[in-house]
Amino acid sequence: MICDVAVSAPVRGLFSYALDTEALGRPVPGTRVWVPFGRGQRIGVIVSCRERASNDDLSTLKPITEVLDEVPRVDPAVLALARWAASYYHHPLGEIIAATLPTVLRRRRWKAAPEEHGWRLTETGRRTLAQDAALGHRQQRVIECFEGAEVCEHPAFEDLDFDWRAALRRLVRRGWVERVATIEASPDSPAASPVELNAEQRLATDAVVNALGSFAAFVLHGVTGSGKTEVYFECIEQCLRNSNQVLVLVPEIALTGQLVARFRERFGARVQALHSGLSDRQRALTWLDCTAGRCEVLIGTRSAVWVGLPRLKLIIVDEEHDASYKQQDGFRYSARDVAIMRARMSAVPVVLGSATPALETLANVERGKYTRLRLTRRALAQSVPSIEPLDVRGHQLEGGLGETLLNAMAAHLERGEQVMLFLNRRGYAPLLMCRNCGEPRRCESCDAYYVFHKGLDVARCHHCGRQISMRRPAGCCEQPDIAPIGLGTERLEEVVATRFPTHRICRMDRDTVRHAAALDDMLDDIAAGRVDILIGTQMVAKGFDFGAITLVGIVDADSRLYALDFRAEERLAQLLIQVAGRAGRADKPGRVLIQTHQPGHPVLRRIIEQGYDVYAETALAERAEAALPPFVAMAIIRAESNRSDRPLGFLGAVRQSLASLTDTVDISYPIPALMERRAGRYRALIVLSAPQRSSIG
DNA sequence: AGCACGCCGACT
DNA sequence: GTCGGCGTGCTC
Repeated sequence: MICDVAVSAPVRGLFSYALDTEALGRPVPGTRVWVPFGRGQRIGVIVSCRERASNDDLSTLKPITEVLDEVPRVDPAVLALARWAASYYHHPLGEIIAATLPTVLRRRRWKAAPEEHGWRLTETGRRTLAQDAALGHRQQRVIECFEGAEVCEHPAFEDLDFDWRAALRRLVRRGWVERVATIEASPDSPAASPVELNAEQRLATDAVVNALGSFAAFVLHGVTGSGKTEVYFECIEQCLRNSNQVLVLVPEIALTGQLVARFRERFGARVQALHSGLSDRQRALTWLDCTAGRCEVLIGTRSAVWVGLPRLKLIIVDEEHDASYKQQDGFRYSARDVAIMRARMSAVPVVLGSATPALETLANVERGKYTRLRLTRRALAQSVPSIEPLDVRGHQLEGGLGETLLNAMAAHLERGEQVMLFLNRRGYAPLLMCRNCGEPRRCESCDAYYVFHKGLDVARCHHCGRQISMRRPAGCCEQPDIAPIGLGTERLEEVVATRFPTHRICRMDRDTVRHAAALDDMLDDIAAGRVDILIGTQMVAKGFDFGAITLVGIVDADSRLYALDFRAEERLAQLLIQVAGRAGRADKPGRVLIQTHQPGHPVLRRIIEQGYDVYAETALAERAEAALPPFVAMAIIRAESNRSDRPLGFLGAVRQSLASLTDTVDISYPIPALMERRAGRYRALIVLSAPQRSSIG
């Protein structure tokens, strides 16, 4: 036979190999194979097979070395989805397929799904211990874990602060402890009783449930606190009755913790989560549970859209407007859009949930492609928070905070309420300037300035990761006098601590939240009222339920009003509405204060005075007027080189040759990238736009 | 992406 | 005569 194989390499197209059916059988598409490729051998996935025709010249083909799976590992639906994505996003199929596999399956040999196992004391162990045998301190501690439990699994030892594996190994070798397989009991823990749905929630649920069994796209457009999750729950419940599977996509790890907890409460062990915080082993286990049909509800971040689910019945994309659904590096794709295509290909409904749907999504509602389901009532009868712009022109700012905001903070704190400050810039100061010569310190590899991190005592480039010690002389002057300029969250924390010395502050940004565990601790502290002032980057704006925060201060809204990216304004609108949604609870109305030098800016005013829906309508009209997406299709062609003149030169030639091929596609002149030099490489791009996606697709 | 090849300048 | 830096082209 001849097999077309997708190999993980950045080359387009498939590679054909000869297959010796006598020795290797007749594998089906989705089977992983070991094939010679270039110098060495690589893993590949069979995409299609055909019988060898008489005119095939086998001498030009290399043979498949080994068939690695007895059953195809790549789900047929996912394989079809990957093939669509390769063509739609112009990315090599082999790389896409490789990315859908958990890392352990990207290797030639992997230990078959490691069975869950635990440990228990042997008879000898028990007897010896009864005689009070002398044990090392560590082994003693490990043994203590068995008190009250016949079999201990992995997590039972996790609290031990030493290498418990070594101690356990020693105990096993002495014959006191033995390994036992634990068949995962997965008790269907008593499901929390469903909440009574209101009329709107009922209507939305019925619409989705009635659509089960065929493709349909719904936009669950519900204001914050309107109970979208309850609608998800009810729809999922209906699917699970027939032991089907449901895929739930969420924006990023930060969110999964809280949401998974709620799902577990309701659906018990049938729920599993998949995100980057898990170990490779744990990811592989969950992945295998899904493809084998053992997991019924999969909650995951964008990569979960590629997990095989043979009995998939429903897809939910929560916070569908969120930018983290878009993968920006390497294989650029939108997990939301892939999810919609997956739903279409699998003939299942997809629900896009958001309080602030993306403009593309709303355009699809208007075109009649998606059905909008509205939730307008806040389930817990919270009052709608007030949003006010604060004119800071000509005001003395204390570390970025104006007197009005400081006074409001003091008032809310006085009443024992929680306050949140939003500043989308981490680090201490975004600029380090020499006071002698006025020279800011620039990154040597990027068109960017070093950001000062006071706690780490380094200056760091946020674009390439390069960092320099603060003790190194600046090189600009004989005696450089380096001063931090501008405001980041780290400095804001310092300023707030000086102004409110007795209050407890929590800073939440990528520098303080390195692991999911750190975030969970912070969320616990906030929920339990152990934090008075929360300071954060956009991380805090993403759907957490913070509970008691009644005042939200947006330290600086201006940078986003003047960004060059045509989607910046939309993101500002979504951010403001999302942040406002965090403020207030049933008994205490929330307040959102936005510091700006442009209090009269029409976008800001529209969002504040008329809300997101009106904003979106106007913004869509403006997009249509300006011939921007979603009214045209756009593509970019990017080029990069370590020589400054080459990207622009190359793209100029590309433009020339493309222009002669088409008159329906508008092709821009080559423009330098927003940050032309990054990590030592020069970058440029041309933008193609056309009325129809098909003309540039 | 990795890897080999080939060209060129610099060195023992 | 040989080493290594990097630009180019190929992978069934």
